[in-house]
Amino acid sequence: MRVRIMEAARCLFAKEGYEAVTLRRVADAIEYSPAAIYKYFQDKDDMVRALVEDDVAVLLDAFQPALAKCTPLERLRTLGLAYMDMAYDQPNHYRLMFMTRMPAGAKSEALEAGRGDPNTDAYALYVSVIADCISRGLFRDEFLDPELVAQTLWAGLHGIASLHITFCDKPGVAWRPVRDRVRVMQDLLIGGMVKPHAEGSAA
Amino acid sequence: MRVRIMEAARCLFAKEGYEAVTLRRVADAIEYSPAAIYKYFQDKDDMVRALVEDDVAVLLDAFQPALAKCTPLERLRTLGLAYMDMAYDQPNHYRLMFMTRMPAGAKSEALEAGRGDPNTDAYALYVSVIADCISRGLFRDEFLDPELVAQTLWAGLHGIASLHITFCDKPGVAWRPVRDRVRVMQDLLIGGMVKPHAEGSAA
DNA sequence: ACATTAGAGTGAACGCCGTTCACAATAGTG
DNA sequence: CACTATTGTGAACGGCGTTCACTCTAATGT
Repeated sequence: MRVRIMEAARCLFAKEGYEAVTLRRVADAIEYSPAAIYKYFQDKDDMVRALVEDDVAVLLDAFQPALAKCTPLERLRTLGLAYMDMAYDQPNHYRLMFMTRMPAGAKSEALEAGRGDPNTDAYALYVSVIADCISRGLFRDEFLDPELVAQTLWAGLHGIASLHITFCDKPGVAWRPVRDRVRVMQDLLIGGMVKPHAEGSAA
Repeated sequence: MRVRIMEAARCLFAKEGYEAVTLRRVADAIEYSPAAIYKYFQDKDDMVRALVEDDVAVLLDAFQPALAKCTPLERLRTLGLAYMDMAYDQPNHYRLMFMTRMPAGAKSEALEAGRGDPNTDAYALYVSVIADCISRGLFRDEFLDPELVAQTLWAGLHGIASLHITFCDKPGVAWRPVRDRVRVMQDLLIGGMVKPHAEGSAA
């Protein structure tokens, strides 16, 4: 039942965006009364949090192919591309996951448990891939802090994604293709952090 | 009168965030009836747009000191710092200006007129400073497109700013100081784009 | 077989919200 | 002084999240 509700919400939401997800419309979609939802979710926030948790899991799945790459730098780069693909293909989900300030309280059991575990936490996974690069001596001496590196790379990618989502149809900005921007961003950031003689540093 | 309304809205808004800005509360603050606002603004969106336009003007003012710097690369770097200061000091305004998708219709006369003019359009200003760097031959051959460069630098800074605003209190991420992240970001992006022998390229 | 009970689901209501509209009050003009 | 345009209001509409007293149903205990 919880699943039925979330399916309806997710559909409504991917199709018409966050503002369209209203308890009453979700209730309509599953042909129940609005009050019924409160039997399965404490709150609207609670329902939305459940949606986000699912999307985070989907994102983690989308990361798996990237982890199969041979070299750590390839893994790092491909993770970035997978992240951007997700942002581009599912802008509403991306907006919900990464551009919406969640109400502080009521942390969920699932997110709380998996925090910091690369198997369930996308950020921790990213950090671990970077730490792998660093431990193999691929990065220059100024970039030996995996968190700082992760946060910088994430910020670069997130900047492209969120500007695209927010302003893609803003007139007055001659947007270059997203692919070009992603390539330039990763080339500059990763290329600037790896040692000159490391594999693929010039790519 | 328009001004009185906007003052009340801006105050309410900077203090308690976007969700707190409700027509009824604004009306309360100026001790008028909610309906009165409709004499001065077509719409709530219209009011919010007016707020954003003002904030954009403020941002442009904050850019002026940076333009007084001597070298173009200094101007570019200092513009970035001014941008980040604004995001850090006025997160609610930043959120409104750069993280909120505006309703497509009803473009305002002011924004429409000043579009592309570096004196009234912050993005155009940024592009013009970059074009100046390029025209002086400071950038490498791969980075001769001012728009692509501007969009990449903007994305890098915006990524840091928006991640900070959205997730600064998210547990599970050991955030490095914003200043460090900004410095690393600008060093990598700008440093990677300028020619090796150009002034300050290693900074 | 029947009474009891736990839970799912409902309908009506509350207090918000943005917005509209007919109307009062006020100011300005011939 | 009459007429008109503007300013502001109160009440209402529909939609929102949420609550609560209530029904109904299906399983349980004896």
